[in-house]
Amino acid sequence: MNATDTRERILGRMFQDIHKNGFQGLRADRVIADLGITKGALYHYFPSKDAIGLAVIAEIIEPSYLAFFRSLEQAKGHPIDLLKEHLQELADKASPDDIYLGCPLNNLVQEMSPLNEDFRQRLKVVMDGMIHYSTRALERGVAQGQVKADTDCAAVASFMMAGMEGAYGVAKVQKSLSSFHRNIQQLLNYLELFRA
Amino acid sequence: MNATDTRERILGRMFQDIHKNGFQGLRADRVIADLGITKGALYHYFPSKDAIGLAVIAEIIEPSYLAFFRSLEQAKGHPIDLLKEHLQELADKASPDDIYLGCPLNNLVQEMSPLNEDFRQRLKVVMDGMIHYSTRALERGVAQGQVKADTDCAAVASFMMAGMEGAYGVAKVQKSLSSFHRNIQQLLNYLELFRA
DNA sequence: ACTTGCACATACCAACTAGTATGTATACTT
DNA sequence: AAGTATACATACTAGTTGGTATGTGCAAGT
Repeated sequence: MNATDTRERILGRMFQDIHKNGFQGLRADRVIADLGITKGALYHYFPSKDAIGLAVIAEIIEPSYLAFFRSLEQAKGHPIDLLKEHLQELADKASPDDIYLGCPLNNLVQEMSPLNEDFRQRLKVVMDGMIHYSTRALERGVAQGQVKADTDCAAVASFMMAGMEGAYGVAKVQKSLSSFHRNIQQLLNYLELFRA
Repeated sequence: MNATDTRERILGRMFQDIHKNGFQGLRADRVIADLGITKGALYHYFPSKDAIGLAVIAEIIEPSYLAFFRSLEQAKGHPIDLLKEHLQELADKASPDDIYLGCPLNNLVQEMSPLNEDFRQRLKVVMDGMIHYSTRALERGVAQGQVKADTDCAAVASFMMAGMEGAYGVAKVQKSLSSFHRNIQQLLNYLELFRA
């Protein structure tokens, strides 16, 4: 067991605990007991609870969310198809637990934005990134005649993220995977409107 | 100062504190200090912290959210216009603080659904109610030829709520009122699609 | 061999937090 | 007038929580 492993093991469990309990509900003691380590190890790697939350965002949440949207920059294919396929994949791969616990990004946004400006700014980078790359993909689509010329690409990209987050939220309170699927389907229909 | 006043004063401040800090972040001590009362008063009216949260949902959140949607049952006018006007009003009346703190219902849904089944069920009643009344309004619109005949009214109503919650979420992390307005506008455009 | 620094473990604490036990002034009932 | 219920106030506690101070085994460098 080398040092990097321990740090990542801590981060991984912290992410899980935050995902279920929220950042304020995160109990460092619970996590380290779970991992079979002690406070010495934890505070060796992280100076404070806030630092743990920020590290979870920067090292786990941001990469996993932005990976697809960054890939749009080099992707061939119709941007609307690419975006729709991504949303469809999200819906197809979602487990009941994914729905019950909700979108990790959205959870942290709702909880932490008004409480901690550092958190909000890091979360905003993720959200802005997703919207930015989607916007650019749609704009390239416009240039190539794949997307309707009068499309407000930024507005559509932004609303796509809102629709996705909202779909998670509604499904979460209803505890219903099929609710999530239905709402994603509506979002897909919406996106289709902008195909040239 | 009669008893009812005190109880409602407590509930009102609890709502505000929950709105900003979340239920887990709610500190009863902070609220009673703020109100200039003591624990004796608080625990005279509420047996536990959970009971406070549930009372806030039942007595403040639920009525304020369902009032409009219940009114749809007797409302004259085009259902799509009625729904759009409500969303527009939400956008028009939203203060920067409303956006920064987010939608109280959505906040509690994200935070509490996985943690407390009582909370989830009470919140689900609110969400289901809003969707239910919207669905019925759209269905009446179909019957009266105001809404396209092939409209999946339940799916549209559900996605309208998702879009609204999502708009709050995106605007919250971006701390941007204009983001909220843009996303609500997109939601309005979406609703317009179903006009007969 | 000796130092240095990393990767933890152990023990501890101060501050907080929900909740309780008990007292009391006032209003209302009989 | 006396008893009773209501609407609080005061004082306290047990458990939790983030964080710290200190110690230690070990590996790498010199």
